[in-house]
Amino acid sequence: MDEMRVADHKPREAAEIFARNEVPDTFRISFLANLLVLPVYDDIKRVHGLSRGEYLLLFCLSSVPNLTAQDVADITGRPRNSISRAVHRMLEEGYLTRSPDPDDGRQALLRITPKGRRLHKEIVQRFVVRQEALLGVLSAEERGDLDRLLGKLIASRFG
Amino acid sequence: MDEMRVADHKPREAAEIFARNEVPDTFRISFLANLLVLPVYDDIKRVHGLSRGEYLLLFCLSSVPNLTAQDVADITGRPRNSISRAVHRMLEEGYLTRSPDPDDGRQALLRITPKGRRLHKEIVQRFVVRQEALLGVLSAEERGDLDRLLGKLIASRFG
DNA sequence: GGATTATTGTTCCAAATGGAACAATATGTC
DNA sequence: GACATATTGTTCCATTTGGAACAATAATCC
Repeated sequence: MDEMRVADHKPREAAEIFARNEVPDTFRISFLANLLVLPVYDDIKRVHGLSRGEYLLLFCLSSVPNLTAQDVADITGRPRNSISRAVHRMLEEGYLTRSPDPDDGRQALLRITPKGRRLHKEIVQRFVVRQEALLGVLSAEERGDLDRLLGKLIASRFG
Repeated sequence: MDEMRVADHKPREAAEIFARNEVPDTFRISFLANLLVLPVYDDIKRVHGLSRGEYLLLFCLSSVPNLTAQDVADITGRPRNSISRAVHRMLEEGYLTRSPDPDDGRQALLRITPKGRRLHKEIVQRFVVRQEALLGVLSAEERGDLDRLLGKLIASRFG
């Protein structure tokens, strides 16, 4: 049910699938998610040479300082070894730093660098534009509803 | 922004990321999508040996008869060669059939077999259970709102 | 406090993935 | 109708991916 992108052109009769399946909410949420992010990831790869996982790492660190690799794995759902690779790559590029956690010798704290933050600021704009292009069809009230619904759904996992 | 799963345990302080980012709607939708589908895909892989792409193909064909490989690529957003591989694998397993399109010699029409449909019915139940577990926290009215919002968002791409 | 179990981050390696080029067929142009 | 262009599905191949095993450290148990 994941990975439902869609070309920016419309699949013809195939659009029936939105109505005719057993889990229309799951399907549409998944489809919408792909609509929101996949084209942007393609751009990021093409323009900045960052893979999805690499940018996701930057994104996490730009929002929350001092995450461990495991935190990022939890947030992004990617396996730890993928995060490990991304961390090394981004360290080499100077987008983040790593320092041993004084309280736990197993883990290391990751932080975004000014260079990393500059790159993030440039990139995240693409997501903003994409988000508004897609969600812009909603009225202000509907936008509020969406926010409330998402808040409740997420909170139910983390309340 | 994609690929935000989350372990079924909660990332601690890292939950701040939901509020502190530039595209909270995109982030939460993407996160929610992963929450809905990723654990189920893991199960499907483990129990039935089907990859995400393979099951997605089955799912598409279970909802809409007579799709071409290109249709499935459009719906799922995966590259055509991935679909091609999945089609061959699923043909071998007897989950679908393929017949040349009489009107267009380039393409072939794919159809699910009874065996494929039986497998789908068994698998899709996992998505239903997962969806209700997550969306069940919404009231009936909120559930209606969600349905309406998703409908509007999707329709804006396919109206 | 020593032994057992759990957690973090890494390496290894087999498998999945996706871009690019391709042959075959369709469509459009003149 | 010939020629150029587009589309479908496939193969090739380099890259990415993620599971499993591992060493190092921490937490738990007695």
